[in-house]
Amino acid sequence: MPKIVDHSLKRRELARAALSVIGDTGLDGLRLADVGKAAGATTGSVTHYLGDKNAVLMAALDEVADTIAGNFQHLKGRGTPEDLIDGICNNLPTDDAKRRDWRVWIAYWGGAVGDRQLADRHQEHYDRFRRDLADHIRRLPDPGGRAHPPEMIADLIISSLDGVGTRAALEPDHWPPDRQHAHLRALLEPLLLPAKTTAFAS
Amino acid sequence: MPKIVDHSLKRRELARAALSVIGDTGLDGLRLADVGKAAGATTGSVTHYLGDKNAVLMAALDEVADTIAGNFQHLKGRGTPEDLIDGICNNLPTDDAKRRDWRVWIAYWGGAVGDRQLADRHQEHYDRFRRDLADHIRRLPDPGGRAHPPEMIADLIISSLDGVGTRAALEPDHWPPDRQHAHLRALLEPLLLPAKTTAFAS
Amino acid sequence: MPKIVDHSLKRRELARAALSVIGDTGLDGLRLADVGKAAGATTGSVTHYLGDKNAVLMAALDEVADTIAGNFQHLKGRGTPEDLIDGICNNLPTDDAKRRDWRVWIAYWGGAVGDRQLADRHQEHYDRFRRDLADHIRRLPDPGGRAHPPEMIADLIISSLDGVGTRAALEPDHWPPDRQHAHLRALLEPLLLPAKTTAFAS
Amino acid sequence: MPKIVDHSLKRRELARAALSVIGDTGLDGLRLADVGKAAGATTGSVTHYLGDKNAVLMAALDEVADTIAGNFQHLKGRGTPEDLIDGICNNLPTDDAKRRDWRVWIAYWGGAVGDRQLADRHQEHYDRFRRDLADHIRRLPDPGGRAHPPEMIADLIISSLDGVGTRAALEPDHWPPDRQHAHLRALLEPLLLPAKTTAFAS
DNA sequence: TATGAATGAGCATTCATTCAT
DNA sequence: AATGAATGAATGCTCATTCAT
Repeated sequence: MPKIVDHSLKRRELARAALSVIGDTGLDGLRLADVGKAAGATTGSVTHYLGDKNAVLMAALDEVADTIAGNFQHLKGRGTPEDLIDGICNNLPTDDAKRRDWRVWIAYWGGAVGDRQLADRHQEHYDRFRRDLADHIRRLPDPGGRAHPPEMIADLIISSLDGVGTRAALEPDHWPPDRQHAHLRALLEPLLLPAKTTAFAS
Repeated sequence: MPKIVDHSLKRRELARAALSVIGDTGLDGLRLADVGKAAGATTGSVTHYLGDKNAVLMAALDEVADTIAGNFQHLKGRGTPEDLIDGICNNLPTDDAKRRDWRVWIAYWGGAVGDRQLADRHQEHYDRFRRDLADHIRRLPDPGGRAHPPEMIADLIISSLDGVGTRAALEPDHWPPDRQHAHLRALLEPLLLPAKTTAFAS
Repeated sequence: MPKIVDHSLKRRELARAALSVIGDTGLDGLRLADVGKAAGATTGSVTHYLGDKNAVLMAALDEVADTIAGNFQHLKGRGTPEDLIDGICNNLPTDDAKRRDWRVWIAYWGGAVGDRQLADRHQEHYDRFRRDLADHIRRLPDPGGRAHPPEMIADLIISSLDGVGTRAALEPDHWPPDRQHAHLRALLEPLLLPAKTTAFAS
Repeated sequence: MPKIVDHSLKRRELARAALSVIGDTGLDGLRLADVGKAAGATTGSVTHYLGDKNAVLMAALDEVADTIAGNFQHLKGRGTPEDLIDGICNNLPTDDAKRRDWRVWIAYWGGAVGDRQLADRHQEHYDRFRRDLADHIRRLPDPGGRAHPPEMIADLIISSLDGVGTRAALEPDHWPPDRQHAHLRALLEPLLLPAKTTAFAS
């Protein structure tokens, strides 16, 4: 009687192993054999469950994207703009796990430069992020009116987060958590809070 | 006597060819043979002038970094915050040449994930960008006082530019020049202009 | 389940194939592809089991050294100086197999000239040869006393064997087995036998 | 008016440069560019005067062989067997210059393994060494008669010298000059001196 | 189902050689 | 005569992929 294996479980396990390898070696440093090793399995196992190298790459990408999207989901239900800012800041690469996810994410940007399929998938994920964020923004209490429509605010948040997170992930020694938070807040507060917090004193 | 060749000229020529290849294929898609082809030379020529593959990569990186730094230099002498914002926006991937430089730059972020040497060089370039920008900010007229010190403003500008530029470079179809400009301005104006332009109406 | 292979067996098989190639082409004429061909395997197989080219070289060296050391081991238990001389002579390149081993050994001398690692390994092997020989000499019956200590005799035997064997291996047409034996005996007998056999008649 | 160059002088100069490179890097480590560098000339110079790589190799080989043959020539005119032994010992690798020549010579043995042309040239040189030595031996005073004919003695001397010299050249740290001399004498004296000096006490 | 042995295409790299000047 | 720029053949090495078991 053959061993019964939970395919989707094994797939996620292997995808996470791939993530870990990518975080260490970069996207093109990924070797199927190393993925196997990291998961305590063999090369054959990897291709058996995930397919060829490209499929492994995609599975790993989806895995990070799910993590990120999950973080955005958690925002829901929290009410004030301050809560939203806190929630966004919570995505910054402030610990090893998040730093690894960011490194992987950045590696995928690099991969998307030379790979059409990766670029397309990348865009799908960003569309999803924006949709989720815009939904959330629409539900915020709006005392005085914001200068930009929700979708644009969502994009601005994403850009701010990407800009700060990239730098922090690539220069971890120079970007301790509080510096990251301060920077991101400095970009987000003018977008989400009343005028008193903006850059110029009245 | 043999033909005498200007080495540094030839080096830059080949580095630019490498740039063009990286922009098309990504960092790990780079083949020395393609660099040669793009420069109308042979593989042997490439290694003769630039060294091994790693050296080619570094030469290309320095080449883009110089372009970017050059753009920041051009800001100098321009006086108002508005001018500065215009100057920063001028770095966005709004035409093919700039788009290519952005793609290359992003590819290097991905490479830095798995390559210590690349990460170090990356940081050096960013230090330089920040220094140049901070110098410029210090020379701006300062009507009402800014909420953050010049170095921090510089970093915020860099993050904003990176965040918007990354997205625009990877999704060129969705980010026409004016959308890019509008987004970047939305992030920069609260940092550099008086309160009336910030997100919330009074 | 995949075919299970005896790694160490396969390694020796490939090492022997390398030996054969080196004997034909010399040390630097060695191509991994030829090793594969000689063993009925592919280049990839060779590196899979033995490692990079250097490792292949080392594996082949150890293989010859083992053969030589094995020959010295066979001397053990044989009692008289005459037996020892016969045993030593038995190492000369008097047939194709031994000639090949000698050619390989000589090629390694040449390699050691420009390669520190090879030189070190070479010395280790010689230390072992001397130790084995000296042990044997100490166990010989000793009628009249020898003029030199066992270690020195061992070194002298090695030098004699190397000197005659080198010449014979490189000029096989001029050195038939009996000529080789006569020469080596002429060097060894004064070292190991009573005076009557020395070069000068009384 | 073209510069007038002494061709044969330049050739020897370049050949000696090749020797020096071979002594450092081994036979296959030889690069034409390095030969040029070592002679303060360019690659083009090397091929211009010596021809292709093989010709360079041959020129260098002849250069060492001439040095060795020259040493054997110096024996002439010296009268006693003791003088001959001293003369032979004088060829051992006891200083840097001789050590380098030995290393080169050994490298050529290795090269001869895979190169028919090299092997032939090698044999020619050895024939010459033997002829010179045998001539000399025939002129020695011969008190009690030697056990072997002059040609054979010559070969035995060559083998002894090669055997000791090889080891000493490859393990320079373990073979100081006096150890080399003692060993070579231990092999040569029974061949050339009256019985009292042989290995066994009467 | 799962393994890991074997393959071979792909690419960087090294240098001898050529030749225009 | 002498230079050194340019070439490209040769080859080591890496891995994704395949497949027999």
